[in-house]
Amino acid sequence: MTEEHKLTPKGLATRERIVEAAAELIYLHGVHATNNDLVRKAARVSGSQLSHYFPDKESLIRAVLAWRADSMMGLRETPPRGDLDSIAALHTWADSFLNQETVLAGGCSFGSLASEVMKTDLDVHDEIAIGFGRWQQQFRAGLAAMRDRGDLRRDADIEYLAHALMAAFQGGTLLAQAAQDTAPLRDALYAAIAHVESFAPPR
Amino acid sequence: MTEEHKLTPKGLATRERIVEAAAELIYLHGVHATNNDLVRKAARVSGSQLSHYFPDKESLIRAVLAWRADSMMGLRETPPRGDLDSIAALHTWADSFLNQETVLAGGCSFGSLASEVMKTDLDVHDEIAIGFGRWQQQFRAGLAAMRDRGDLRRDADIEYLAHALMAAFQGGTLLAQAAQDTAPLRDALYAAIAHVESFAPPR
DNA sequence: CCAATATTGGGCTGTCAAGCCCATTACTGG
DNA sequence: CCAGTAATGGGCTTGACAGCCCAATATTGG
Repeated sequence: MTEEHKLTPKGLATRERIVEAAAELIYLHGVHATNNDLVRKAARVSGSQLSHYFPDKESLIRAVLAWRADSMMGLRETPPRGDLDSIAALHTWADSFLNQETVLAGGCSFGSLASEVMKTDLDVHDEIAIGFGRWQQQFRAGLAAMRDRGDLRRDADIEYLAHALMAAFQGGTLLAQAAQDTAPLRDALYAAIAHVESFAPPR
Repeated sequence: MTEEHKLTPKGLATRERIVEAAAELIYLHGVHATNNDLVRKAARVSGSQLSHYFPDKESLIRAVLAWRADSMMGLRETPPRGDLDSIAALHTWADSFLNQETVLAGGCSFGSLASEVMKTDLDVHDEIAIGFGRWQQQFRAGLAAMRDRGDLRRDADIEYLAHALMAAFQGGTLLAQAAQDTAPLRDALYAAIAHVESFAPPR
């Protein structure tokens, strides 16, 4: 995240345009099929601008990962996504993915990219760990709030449940993408949420 | 799967050697980083042999997908993996992944490859759908056996539970790979299995 | 206003990988 | 034994893409 150039607002806008265009292209067609030229045309910039803001492809991918991590947190939405601190909120969160065909096209905007670049020799591990870590934190915060409020038993393992929810989403989107059908994602998410619910205190 | 050449046993062995070497390289470094030369050296074949058995890279990837699908089913193991028709069997299946560092290196041998090639323009969708379909069938068969035996309630939704198990594994391996820690995979699998168990009839 | 610095343009080149070619050797079936 | 076919060897061409270069223009800060 250390910038070697001072960026004016105009430069920032150009940089943002590049990242957004690259993120969209990579999401739809993967890193490998997204070449310099496609990014240039989509972002309406010239060759040297890519070199200027991103000396190599790896730095661009890192920027896209960071950008996608923010999207996943809802930081880019207006208004910002609310907390996931109730079963109803989790269901709302889940359902928000089931009625958009975007998931079928490219899976999870962060996870599918992470999966693709993780096993290459690109130095992107930090960005991936940070992205998943911040995402997990959102679930942990919501689950902890539920536990503190009494919606979950005191001995409910927050991290365990957060892992289950995250994995259900990541795996569900992959299966949905493969089957071109949201049913696997729906089933996985509902199962994970039901499992969270099973830790509700007896009434 | 239609062969345009008649293959002698020797040819079949060479072909198998190529597929296995390519599968290993792709698993570790991804499709993009696995070039012709690396496959040639690993399989100890010459350039024309690749062209002979696999006219282009896409056909090789298709073969690797089919090969990985067989591995996932345990068809390549001796003895073949048993049925997943009890909670104990599911736990044994889950634990078999948690003590091997292979998962941390490359995720699911089939799913990570599927995720990588799915959004490219390669014509591999059939192989992916077939691979996941056969895998799902194994879970469905095991769950149906449990239901028929009375280990699960009669109204337990077999497909729903199969989706939950598969997604937990796929998502769990991805998170484990990212974190370089099997904990997310363990949590996801245990949660999914516990959810299956919650459909046991009251006793 | 003016220097320093940021931003932009577009061409160019080295690298690398996929797939092709022609020839040679091994094997099979009758 | 001997055609016909399969298997092998290695070089080569073509194309694509990442990164680089030399400029020119715009903007900022003092």
